[in-house]
Formats: sequence, structure tokens, C-alpha cells
Amino acid sequence: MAARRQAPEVKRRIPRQSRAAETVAAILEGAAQILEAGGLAAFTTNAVAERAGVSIGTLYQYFADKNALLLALARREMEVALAEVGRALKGEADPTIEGRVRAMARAMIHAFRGRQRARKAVVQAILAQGSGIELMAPVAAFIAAAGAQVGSGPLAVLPALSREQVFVVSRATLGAIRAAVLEEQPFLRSRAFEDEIVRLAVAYLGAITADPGRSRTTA
Amino acid sequence: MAARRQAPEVKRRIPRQSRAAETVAAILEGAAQILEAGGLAAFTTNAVAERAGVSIGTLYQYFADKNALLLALARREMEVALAEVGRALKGEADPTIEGRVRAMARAMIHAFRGRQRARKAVVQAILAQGSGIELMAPVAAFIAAAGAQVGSGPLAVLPALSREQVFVVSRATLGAIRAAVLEEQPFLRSRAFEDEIVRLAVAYLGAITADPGRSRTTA
Amino acid sequence: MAARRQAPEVKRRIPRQSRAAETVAAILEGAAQILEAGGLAAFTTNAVAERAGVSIGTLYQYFADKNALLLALARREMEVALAEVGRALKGEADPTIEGRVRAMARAMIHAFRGRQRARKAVVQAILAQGSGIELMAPVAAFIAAAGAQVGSGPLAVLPALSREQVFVVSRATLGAIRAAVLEEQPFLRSRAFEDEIVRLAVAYLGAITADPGRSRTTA
Amino acid sequence: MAARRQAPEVKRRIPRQSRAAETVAAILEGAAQILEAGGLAAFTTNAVAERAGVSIGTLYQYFADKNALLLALARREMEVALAEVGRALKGEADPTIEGRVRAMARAMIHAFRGRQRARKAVVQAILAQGSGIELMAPVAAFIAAAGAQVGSGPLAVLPALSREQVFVVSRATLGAIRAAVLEEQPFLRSRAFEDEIVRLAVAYLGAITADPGRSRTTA
DNA sequence: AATGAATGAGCCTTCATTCAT
DNA sequence: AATGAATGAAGGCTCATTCAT
Repeated sequence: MAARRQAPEVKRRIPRQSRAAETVAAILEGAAQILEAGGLAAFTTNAVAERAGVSIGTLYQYFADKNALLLALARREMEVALAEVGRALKGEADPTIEGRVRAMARAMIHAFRGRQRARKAVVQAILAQGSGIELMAPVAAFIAAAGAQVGSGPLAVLPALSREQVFVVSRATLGAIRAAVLEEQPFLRSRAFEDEIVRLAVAYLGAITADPGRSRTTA
Repeated sequence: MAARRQAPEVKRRIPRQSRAAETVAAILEGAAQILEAGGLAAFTTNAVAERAGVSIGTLYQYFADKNALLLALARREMEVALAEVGRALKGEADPTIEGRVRAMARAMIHAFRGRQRARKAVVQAILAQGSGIELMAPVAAFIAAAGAQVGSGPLAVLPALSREQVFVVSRATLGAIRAAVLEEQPFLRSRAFEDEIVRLAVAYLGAITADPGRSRTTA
Repeated sequence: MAARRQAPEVKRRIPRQSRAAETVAAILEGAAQILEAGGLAAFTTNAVAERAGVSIGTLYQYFADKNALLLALARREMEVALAEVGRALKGEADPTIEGRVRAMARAMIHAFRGRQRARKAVVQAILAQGSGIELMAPVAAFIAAAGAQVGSGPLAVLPALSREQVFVVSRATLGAIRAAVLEEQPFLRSRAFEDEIVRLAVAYLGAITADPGRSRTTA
Repeated sequence: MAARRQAPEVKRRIPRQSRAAETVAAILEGAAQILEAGGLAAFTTNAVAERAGVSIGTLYQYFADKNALLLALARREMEVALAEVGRALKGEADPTIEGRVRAMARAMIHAFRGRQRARKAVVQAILAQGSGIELMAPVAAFIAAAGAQVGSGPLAVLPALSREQVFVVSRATLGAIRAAVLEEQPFLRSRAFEDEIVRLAVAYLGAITADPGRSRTTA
């Protein structure tokens, strides 16, 4: 008889005060820890709240439901990873396509460093609930932007990529990395693996440059 | 999946009689239908049994637990897909690498036709429970075998692939296709998409041929 | 992440076997006892299941939710009460309107005998969830039928009642009795109270007989 | 209403300052609006506070608990209704019993106009918590007083009513009106319905006059 | 006087699995 | 071999209420 209402907001209240912000951070951190320690199976709202050192009620004050919490965590980690990529790109001395691609690949491979299980769990959860698109969108945008930048800059060697091309290069690369994470492949952080990822992207982009193919768009 | 015990045998009894085989088939079919209709959320053992037209007790007579059922379904679908690829490979007139790659890509893209949601759900479920490796193994073996076959045949142009290379080419390709499935991309079955997948694989394999790199293994 | 589906059936399975019927009866009886002992506040599904001597899962096998259980209980008690009224009507020696009215009033006053608190709780719950109309419908039909029967029989003294008249006589009478129950009035089962209820109904029906007024319908 | 503790005082502080009085009024108004908009299910202390534009802490500064708030609201609405009846009675030209009864009935039927849902919710809530008696007391007193006034005035035709008689006439009348409200009967505000209510009360009072019966009290 | 973040007991409900028939 | 009623651990979530600021 508990009435079921609830507006579909992802977060219930916007933390305006510092205490609230701390609380949200604590919950997110607790969630990551629980995921890292016990995987998706251990990820219960009660467990997260306890680990975060807050009451279950407080958790629900900031996250509409278990899903929203997971999504928020995924989003946060994604932002961190993207920031890392951006930083890697800026700090990269090698201005060639290969240099840039390697920087990006390395950043993605080492993202979530020290939290492989949490990363895996987040990926699984996101896939399992179908919000993958939403989370991949910024990545695709990022890559498209990077591609466009290269393509139009003084080092321009790359034509603008079509929708399908952006999709394929991003998903193929990340898909291989993701698979290595999910399957817990031992070579995930090996140089050989990184080399192959780079080879894949560079070869593909090279092939496009040689023969751009039909349907070109930047979007 | 709440209570998880040890499942030493995946299937409890090997169906030797025709009736039993029919029952198993019915359950598997029911499972696929449930998945197709309602996704992973609707996939409960009771629902599957009901849809299959058998009692829940009977379901447990053939499958140790929910997991085993899911695994069996995934395996069945995988075998079907692999068989399709094999058939495509055999029927392919074009013996070049590109021809073979295209045949494989096309087969994978169109696999599970008419059952996208079930396919998606199976993929999600397999990922979510971490048996991905087990299921990808035959694919990797298949690709390695195909590569070896090409590499040693009269059309030999391809060196034996390293472990990482097999991994990258298979996961990258399938990863892109899988992403298109999971994200329900409209261009999934378009020619442009297929072209890009082929371009990706061919470019990568070409790059390997030009410079095989270190660490070569077939496993 | 627990998916919320569920068809809006009131009962989940129709008890076909005797064991099931017994289980349903046990649950209903447990519900009545819990209500009687602790009122609506104590009426939790877990408490009912425990009192009934079944597991909570079993309870939910037969009742879609807490509400459905409450409704089923109300319906059962209503039927019992109506049956009592019918029996009282049949067994009544006095064929006058007053005799019949008194028999009905007495039956309603003494319905749920020994279970005043349960009755109160059921009434409250039904009111609180707005299913009152549904449950009153058979009563109104019953009264209308009884009125019509008297009105057309050999003892005919009563004109057919209009919709409003049926409503007023039934709700006024039952309303007074219900109020006495809800307020736990000490005179609920006194002769004086019964007399006044009878007086009310008889006077009203007498007034209608003397001047039927507008709009006559049996419905 | 989950955790229920003892509430010795209904209101924590008597509003002596105008600001406090405004706050109380705002809360009460917010409560009525919440009830009107979402029924009992939406009636949470947090929701009321928010709607009222005050913090939950402030709400608890003026009302000991949720119950007290509900009771205060009911009392306010009851007073308003009673005032309306009183006004109707004073303004009524027709000094006969029927005239007075009709005036009262009309006032009750049209009370709370435009806030049927809130009225319904208040009624339900009051019933659900068992404070019905307390709230009906002034009504009974009012009617008894009205009866006594008629009975002793120059138009005296009514004997003093017994406890049971006051109860029956008030609850029967209000019960029928309340039922029409709760069941949302279309004829609620029709002349026919009003006529029947009046007929009921007048016939009953007439019958009492003709034969007062035993046990007379004014209390 | 007011605020609102935090609390936490406890409720409803699901669903994988068992076992007597 | 099959049935399906029964089980019960476990988990998501609500909301009245408090108290430090």
C-alpha cells in the first residue's frame, strides 16, 4: 500500500551546501568500493550506504534509485577518463596521428586505474540496463572532435569522418579494451596489447585517408 | 540469481530420449522468447518454464540453475552464429582476404536476425555474469584457424597471428557490431557499416602482414 | 533494479486443489485475526503470513499484493454478512415491513460477530482505498431486490424505489451502524439502538409509501 | 505514520504572534491542497511542508506529529461546515422542522464545495485513525441543541431526543451524504437527493414525536 | 524561529530453488 | 519424469521524525 509516485529525476536534490557535496562524494566512493570488492552482486543500496558511512535514507535523498546511483558513478568515471584522455592528448609531444592515437589508447587502457573490478561492474551494469548509448555519446563526440581537429589543422592528413567511421573506430578500439577488461585478460596493460590497439586504429585511419569512401559527415 | 550455489555440472542429465530432447529444446526456445519479449528483466525461471509449457520442476530437471540455462542458450546461439559464418565462408566465391572478411562480417551482422532483443539480452547476461571468455573462446579459435588456413594455403599472405592480435581483431570487429546491436544503431545492416567493418579488419591484417611485430603465437 | 511488471489481476492463481484452497482460507483467517488483534497498523503482509502459518512467498502466490488481500477479506466478509441477512429474511416469521427491516438491521448489526475490530479495520481500509463503491453495490442490489419483492408480492405496500431512495435507505441505515462500529459506541448491540434503526427505515419507507415522489426506478 | 509515538499535546505552541498564525494557516492550507491533489497517499509531512513553503522542521514546530496535523485540518474544516450550517439555519425563513432540516441538509451537501477530494481524504483519514468520535461530538451537540431549541421553543413539536436518537439521525443523514461523496454519486447535488435526505430526517423525527420511545437523554 | 540534512526501522515484494506427491 | 505449491532470504525503498546549525 506504499504509494508509488516519484518524478523521473535522476538526482533528487542538487547539493548546494558543502556538507551535501561531501555526502554525495562519500556515497559515490562507497559505491565504487563495493563494486571493486564484490562486483555487481554485492552492489546493494544498503551495502553502499553502510560503506559510505551514511544511512540508507541519506542515499535516497541524493539518488532516486539504485540505477541512478550506478549511472552517476559511471558518468563520473567516464568524465574522469575523458579528462585523462584530454590531458594525455595535450601533453603528447608526438604530433603524428600515431602519437595521438597511442596517447588516447593508453589513457583508456589505464583508466579506472586500480579499480578494474569496479570498472568491469560499471560496464556490465550500464550494458545491462541499456544506458550505454548515453554514456558513449560524449566519447564519440570527443573522437569526432579530435578527428576533425587533426583533419583541419596544419598537420591535416585525415579527411572528416563519416558517422559510421566515427562509430567503428571508437567502438572497435574501446570494444577491444573493454573486452580485455571484462575478460580480465592478463595482457591488458602490456605493451604488446597497446601496440595492437594503436596498429588497429592507425591502419584503419590510414585506409580511410587513402580512400575516404562514400558518405562523409562530421556528425 | 539471488541464491547462488555451486553448480558442478552444467546440465543435470544428458537428454538421451527424444522426449527429453524436445523438452530441453522447448525450454531453450521459451527462454529465447522471454528474452526477446521482455529483456533480461523478464527472464525469470518461472516465466521461462511457463512459456516453455513445462513446470518449473521440469526446468530444474535439465538445468542446474538459472545460470546454466542462460549459458546453454548463449552456447546454442553462438553455435548457430558460428555455423552461419562457416557456411558463409564456404560459400564465398571470392578467395581474397577481403572476400573472406566480408563474408564473416556479413554473417555476424545478420546473425540472430529477427531476434535482436534476445541477442542483446544474451550478450548482456553473459557479460553480466562473466562467462564471456568461455563463450568467446570458440570464436577466437575459429578466427585463428581461419587466419592460419589463409596463411598457410596457396593464397598465403597472412602470417600467424599472435594471441593479442587474434584478440584485437576479433574483439574489435565483434565489439563494433555488438555496440551497434546494443545501441540499436539504425545503420547496423547498412552497406556503409559493413564496408567500414571490412575496412577495419582488412587494414589491420594488412598492417600486420607488412610488419608482423613481436611475440607470435597461434594460441 | 528489480523490474516492476505484473498484470493487474487480483488473485494470482485460482486455487484448483484442496491444499491451495486451504492455504487461501488460512491466509484470509490470519488476516482477520491480525486485524482483530492489532488493527490496520499491525496488518503487514509478513505478519499475516506468519499468523496464517505460511511463508510470505505463499501469500503472494495467491494475492497480488497487500491490497488484494484486504479486498478479498472484505469481499468474503461482505458475502457472509449478506448471506446472514438473506437467512434472517427467510427465517423471519413476521412478514410486515417492520419485521423484515428489523431482521435485516439485526443481521447487519451483528455481522462480523466477535470481530468488531477486524470489521472496523476492513471498513477503514476499504474506505481509505476507495473501493467502497464496489463493495456496496451488492448491498444496494440486495436491498433494491428485497424492496421490489415486498413491493410486488402479496403483501405489497411499498412502491418501487427510485435510485436515490435505494441509496438513501441503504446508506443511511448502514451508515448509522457503521458509525457505531467505527466509533465503538457502547450501545451498538443494544435493543434501543436496533429500535431506532428500525424506526428510521420504517418511517422513511412509510413516508415514501404515503407520497412516492418523483423519479421512480427499480435500478 | 510508520513510527507512532505518544503525542501528549496536539499542538506544540499556541500561535500568539501573527507570523506564527500565518505559518500555521499556510501549513493547514498546504495540507488541504496536498490532500485535494493526491489523496491520502500523497499526504506526507515532507510534501505538506514543501507545499506550504516552510521547512519540515517548522511544521514540527507547530504540530506534534502527522496525526495532529490531520486532526487540526479536520477540525478546521468541521468548524467551517458547522458555521455554514449555523448560518443556513439563521437565514432560513421557513421555521418548520422540514424547513430547518432542509437548510441543514443543503448546507452539509454543499459544504467543502470544490474540495471534494480533500473532504473525502479528511474523512478517510479521520476514520482511519479512529478519531471519528471526537470530531462528530460537536455535530451531535449541535443537532441536539438544534433539536432542543425546536423542542422547547414556541414551535415545539419535538420531544428531547435520546442519545441513540441523536446518534441515529445525525449519522444516518451524514452517512448518506458522506457515502454519496465517497462514491462520487452523480446525484449528490440533485434536488431529488436532497428531497430524500429531508424526507428521511423528517419522517424519523415525526415518528419519534408520535412515539418518543424509551430512554430519553439529551447528552 | 527556522532550516533541512540525516536517520533508520521496517514494509512490501521478488524469485531462485526444493521436494512431496 | 513431471508437477507446482511452498519456501524464505534478501533487497529496494519510504517517510515520520530529530537535531545541529
